[in-house]
Amino acid sequence: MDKKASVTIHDIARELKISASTVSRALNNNPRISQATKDRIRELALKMGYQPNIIASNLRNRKTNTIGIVVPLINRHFFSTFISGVEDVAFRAGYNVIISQSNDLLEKEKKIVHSLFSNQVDGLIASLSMQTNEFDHFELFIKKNIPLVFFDRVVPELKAHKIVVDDFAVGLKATQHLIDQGYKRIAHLAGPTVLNTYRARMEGYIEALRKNNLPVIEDLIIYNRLTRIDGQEAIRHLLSIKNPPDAVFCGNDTSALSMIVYLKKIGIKIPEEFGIIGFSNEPFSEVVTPSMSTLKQPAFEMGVKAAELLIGEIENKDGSKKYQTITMPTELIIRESSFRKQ
Amino acid sequence: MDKKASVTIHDIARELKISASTVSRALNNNPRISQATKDRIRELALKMGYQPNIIASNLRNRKTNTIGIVVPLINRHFFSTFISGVEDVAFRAGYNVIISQSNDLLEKEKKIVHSLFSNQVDGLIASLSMQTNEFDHFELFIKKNIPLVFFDRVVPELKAHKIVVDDFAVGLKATQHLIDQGYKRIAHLAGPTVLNTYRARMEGYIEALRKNNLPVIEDLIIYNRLTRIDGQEAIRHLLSIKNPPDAVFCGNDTSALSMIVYLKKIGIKIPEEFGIIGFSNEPFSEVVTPSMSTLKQPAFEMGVKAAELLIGEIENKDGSKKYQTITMPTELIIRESSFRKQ
DNA sequence: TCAAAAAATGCAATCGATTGCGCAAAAAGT
DNA sequence: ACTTTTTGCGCAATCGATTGCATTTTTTGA
Repeated sequence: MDKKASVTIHDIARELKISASTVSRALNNNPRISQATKDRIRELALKMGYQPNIIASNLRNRKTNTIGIVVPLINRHFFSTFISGVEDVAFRAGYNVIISQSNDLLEKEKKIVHSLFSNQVDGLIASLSMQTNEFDHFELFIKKNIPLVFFDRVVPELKAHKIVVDDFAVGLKATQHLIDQGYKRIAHLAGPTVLNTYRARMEGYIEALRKNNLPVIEDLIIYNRLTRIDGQEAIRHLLSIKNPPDAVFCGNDTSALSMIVYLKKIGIKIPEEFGIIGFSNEPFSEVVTPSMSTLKQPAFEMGVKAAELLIGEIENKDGSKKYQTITMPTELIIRESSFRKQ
Repeated sequence: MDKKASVTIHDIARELKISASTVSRALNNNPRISQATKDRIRELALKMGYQPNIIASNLRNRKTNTIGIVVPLINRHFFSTFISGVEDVAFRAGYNVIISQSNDLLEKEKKIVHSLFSNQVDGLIASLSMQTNEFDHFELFIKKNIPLVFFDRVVPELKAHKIVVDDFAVGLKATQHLIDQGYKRIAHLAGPTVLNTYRARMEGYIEALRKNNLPVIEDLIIYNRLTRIDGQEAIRHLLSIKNPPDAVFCGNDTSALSMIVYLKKIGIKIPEEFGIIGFSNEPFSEVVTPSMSTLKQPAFEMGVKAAELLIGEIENKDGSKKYQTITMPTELIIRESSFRKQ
């Protein structure tokens, strides 16, 4: 199909009866080439429709200007917004972004990470799959000193930058808000506490109770995977116990949503009789009736920060190895589902 | 930092006192190498932690096993789901996916497309920016015979595959549904009809009216950009005219949502007094109260199809040039906002 | 036993851009 | 006028994997 379709620096060199080195230097604006020669070369390059072969350049330079992203699932609002933030920064800095999703499967994550390594990405941004309990695939990057940034679900023990939110503070803030709204028995729907993020949220919840001299009641803390079904079962159960709660702080928006749906169905008034607050400000949280209070994670900004950190690391030649953990601010968004006081 | 960090086929060759060619052939399972030698080489490769340098391979093979995607905005549900579908297929087929977003800006789109070209992607999948009215940047690919697939917003005049939905049929189906539900004066909120997709939806709407011997009333067709504000202004206006409609078919879910919110606020009962149907099945459409009827575009499947088509084209050496336009089915999702009959 | 055929492996060029080193020409200095 | 310095450019190696065309080794056949 396309044999000699593309013109190379050699073609230009031949045409101008000069060497390819000179062409290369001219196009890279090397000061060792005179302006006159540069002009001639550039003009011809344009005329011949020269497009540099970046692959060749990458090979020689051992740099691809590409960063890899690994997320559990691309089409989840938090992740796609994060990716959008990364792309924004990467584009400005002249980097390409290769994305792949682990589908929350360890095996796929491993393959992806290896593939990105072989493709010589200059850096990697990753959020772990839910199954991930070994990290050898990431060691690959660390050993070769390739910058690595984790976000959201991070590995504490790995030498890499981390972008997180202060889940403890978030849990505290959410619970305090419910207390301020006059709720007396506040339950918590927690995710799997093997993940530090969920554990921290729970600890924040407990701390808030303590601070306000409220008792921490074991029965009011439920652990599950925060799916829609999980949320429904949890609220059902909570309403069935002897002293049921009058509010719940949910570990995510999805489970909070199903609680709202269920409470509406059985005729419990939100927020008057029961308060709900979710986590992460999914798009639907705003439009459900009643609208859902929640905590907004700055997904886009986290992507921006991750990309800045990674690219900074890539381009920072003096290997100053300080692995930062950047904690991003979260915003408490108070909507109808928990707001009953002025 | 990392000098001789990576082992190459030459390192393996030296160790085994054979040539690099043999190592290369062995690792590629070339039948010209004896099984015994292959085994020795593979074992050592594993032991030495050999990782092929794909960049070098790409250069030599003139193939990158990478496909590029250009979308207006990554964090829009339709697009991120589409991308997810592409990634799924691409991964299985051994391709990487480079994504970038045009932010609906022609200039950025041009830069991106050029960049992807220089990076020698093996194929490109694109949905146009809203500003795109010239196509030279895509000609680059066509001239070099690099496979190209458009989806959603497509360029009719370009030689490429296209993945679309039958917007005409969709408009017909949505409107017919409203008619079947007994609505008498049905309005339509249309997007910019320079985009063929919005025009076709409108034509389907008109066709449905005709088929049912209903008059087509100019005043009941509103044109705007379908934002939230636009939706609100449209419904306000529609209710103010002499013979107001009793239902609206909206060009997207966002505008339909704002109509629902507005109608609720002013106390008009949905679906009893007024019917609404949106378009594209955004996640929020299910949870808004009343839940919104809409049409589901198979975003993930479109991504799958696009990737299959593209990769098929990439790997199909006999240049059989038939540019397909694949029309994907849409599903009418009937929810509360338009359902008043059994 | 020896030539012919088959199998296994190596040599060297190639993909296209980059760069250390060196050489020649021009400019500056004495 | 002649040496020294500066400027401009080319040679050839390099990045790592691949492959057409030998060349060597082994196997087969008569």
